[in-house]
Parts: sequence; C-alpha cells; structure tokens
Amino acid sequence: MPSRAVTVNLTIDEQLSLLARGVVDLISREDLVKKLIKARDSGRPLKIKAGFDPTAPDLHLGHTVLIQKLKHFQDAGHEINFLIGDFTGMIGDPTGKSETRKALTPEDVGRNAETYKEQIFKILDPEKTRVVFNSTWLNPLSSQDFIKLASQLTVARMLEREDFKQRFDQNRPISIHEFLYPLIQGYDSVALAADVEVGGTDQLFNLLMGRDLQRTWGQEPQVVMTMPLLEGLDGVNKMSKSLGNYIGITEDADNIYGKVLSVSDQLMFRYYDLLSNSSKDEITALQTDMEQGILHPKAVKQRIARELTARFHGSEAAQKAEENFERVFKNRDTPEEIPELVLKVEEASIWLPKLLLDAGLVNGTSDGRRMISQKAVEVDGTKITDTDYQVVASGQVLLKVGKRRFCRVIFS
RNA sequence: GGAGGGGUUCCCGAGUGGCUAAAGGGAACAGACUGUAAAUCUGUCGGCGACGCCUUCGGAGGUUCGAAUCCUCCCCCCUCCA
Repeated sequence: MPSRAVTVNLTIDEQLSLLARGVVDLISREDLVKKLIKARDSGRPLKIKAGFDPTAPDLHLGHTVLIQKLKHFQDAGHEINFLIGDFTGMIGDPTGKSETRKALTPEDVGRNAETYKEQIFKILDPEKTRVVFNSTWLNPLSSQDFIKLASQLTVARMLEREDFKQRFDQNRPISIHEFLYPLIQGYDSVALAADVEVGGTDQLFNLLMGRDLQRTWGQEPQVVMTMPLLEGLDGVNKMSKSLGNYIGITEDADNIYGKVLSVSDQLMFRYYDLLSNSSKDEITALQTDMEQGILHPKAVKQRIARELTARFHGSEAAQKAEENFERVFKNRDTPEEIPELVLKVEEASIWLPKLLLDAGLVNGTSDGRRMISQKAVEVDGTKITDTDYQVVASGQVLLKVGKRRFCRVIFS
C-alpha cells in the first residue's frame, strides 16, 4: 500500500469528493463549496474543529473514523484544531446515565492529552495539527458572560434535541447544566472561529448549536459534518470496548491484522470507505473487480488489513503480520514467536489439563479437560484426546489449544 | 408521602419446596466446512484428578429431612399517584 503523499493542490471537486466521503450529514454542501473556494482564493486554509473528551483515551478503529476525516481535511491543506474539552472535564460532567464522572485534575488532563497525541499522530501530521483546550477561553468567562450565553437559546429550542425531548416526554430528569453543554460546545466554535466542525452522528445537535451561536456573534456559521458509527467485528453493533468487538489501535500488529481479516466481506468495504486512504475510485475498482471474480475477496481484505496494520505499526510490521497469519492459519504452522514458560515440576510427569492451566492456555482444569475432549489440544503436534494424558516433564514441549493459542513449556 | 413491580449463572430471561448447576435465547469457546471470511451444522459453556464432592439464584438470618422457590429483617432498582 503506497502511503499517499500529502496532496495540496486538489481542485475543489477533488476536495469535495474526498471530504464528503462517508459522511452522514453535511450542512451544507453549498456552504462547504463556498468556503473551499474562499480558502483557495485567499490562500487561507479552513479551520477544522473536532472536540474530544479529556478522559483517558484508549482509541479503537471506530474512533479513528473521525480522525481519518480530519486527515482528509489535512491532506487537502486545511488546519486541524484538535479540541480537548478539559473545561467540562475538570468540572465533572454527570450527563451520562450511569455514574457521575469524577472531576479530572489538570494533571489528569495533561496526561490524557499526551496519550491522545501519541495515538492520533499515528494518523495526523503533528506539524499541521493544533491541539487546543477549551478551558483557555472558558475559564475567563464571568457569570454574566455565561448567563448571556444561556440567553441565546430557548428551552423549546433545546428540547428539539432528540434525547432531551425523549427524557422530557417520559418525565425523566434533565439537569439544568445539561442544557449548558451544547451551548459551551457551540461557544467553542465561536472562540475558534471554526469553518467546519466534524463529529459523530450523535453530536449533530451540538454541532448545529455552533452555527446558531456563531451567527449571533456575527461570524459565518461553520459547516457541520457528521461521521457514522463504525460497526465492530460482529458486523452488527457499533464498535465499542464494552461489547468486545473492537480493534484497538494500540494492539499489536498480529492482532490488528488478524482481526481486520476476520470481518465479513460486506463490512470490509465499510472499513475501506471510512478508514482507508485509498481514493473512492480505487475502492470502487476493487469492489467491481471482486464482484466480477477478478480479485479474490481475501486479497481485497488483505489489502485493507495491511494498510490498517501499517498505519499503526509501520509497513514492515504489517508485512510480518501477514506472513505470520499465513503461516499459522493457512499452513497450520506455528507462529514465529511463541510465548515460552519455564516450569519446575517435582514429579516425573504432569497431568495435561494442569499443564495447560499453568501455561495460561485454559481457565481451569475443567476448561482444559473440555478442550481435550473437543479435540482442540495438541502436544508437540500430536492431537491428544485422553483427558488423563500425562506429559513427561523433561526437555520442552509445544502446546497448542484451539487454532491460535500456543505455548512452549521448558521444564527445569 | 402513598400504591405497586422487580433483583436468577457473562447478558437477556424461565423457574414459585425435592426430578434444578438451574429451561430457552444471545454472547463466548471448540470441532467440521472455509478465504481463521460470513452463513451453516455439531458440541461445550460454575469449580474440583471428578459418574462423586464443593460453591452459586441481591444480603443476613429462620422454617423444613430438603429452599432459587416459604417466613423475618436489610440493601438496591423500576413504574404509577401526590
């Protein structure tokens, strides 16, 4: 996968096709075109805003959909403002249904910001990204300023937001301060004089708030863009950590590669659309070639798996991950690197389920027996079916459970 | 403040004295098939060297030969009324 050079001199049409790709809402296309033309003519890049929670980031591919969009803007020559919402974070935002989030200290925020940078700069160019904190302009605001801000919107207008409306209709509580958050987020756009704000589909209302407030502050309203939620490995639910269907960007190369390759063929093009650096034309070509049988679906999927693995680990590691994968799954061979365990055994031999447990390959001897009776266990390449099997405790043995769990035990 | 409903094994959800480690579904795991796709089929799915023993049904006690199921107290959640 050739990593595309940063493109600067795209035509308006080229920019538009890149920027509008994969978006759900674009408000409005005309405004975006106008802004792009203005930017080109004036030589002043557009200010792109995207806001993030200051909580500890552990990003997965789902989050990178948004960041990938920022990269599109960056590639088109525009300025990215990566906004960390530390103001609300330091107060402790109880909006969430579950528990009140505890307030973060400035130290927490600083640490989390560093982690963010570490992760997002695998995609974005640090030289061309401004990381900003909204406490910079929100802390100095006085109570009067806040009340003035609050006076810009009516309750009826707030209730247009779907989740507020639902809660209101169902007589569920809405705290007053919850009304403040959209206002604050909107005010951030004013403070930055943002030209475009990008967010998730659930952010639509808040993003639009920015337009309203910018208008009252005499600014040209920002263009609003929302990105869809990425489906996780199961192909149905949105990718999320709690559902366990995610691919974390800090996972190792073998895992990222393997997980991407395990998504369904249908979902794969979603990943292409939302995550790949390939152009829309390239993707369409891949799709038609595959449908006509010119390309094997696996080859197409390998391409995206390589690209995504390379993004976070470099192309060399991606290459290696692919080789490992082929070795283990296609040729049913053992991977290049196998975790090793040095074990001291008093007896001359050890009961296999116990050994599997010690090696961390199963959750208990019951689990071990289960695996053995399900023909999932190999010792030195030989399938074992006897749950009473004893392993001679000398030298070393290679254990395999299921398709991809390996351990080499060295007896001492 | 008043009235009612509920907390079951990872999740949803049956079970209202013994046959219940607890139906069914989902998830997960394993096997077959494959491109480790998807789909499908089969099996497993609390722990334990194990045809038996131990621990589990919000918490603590109690009744009983025997309780997830009955009684008492406590904790938590939800709905409706005010």
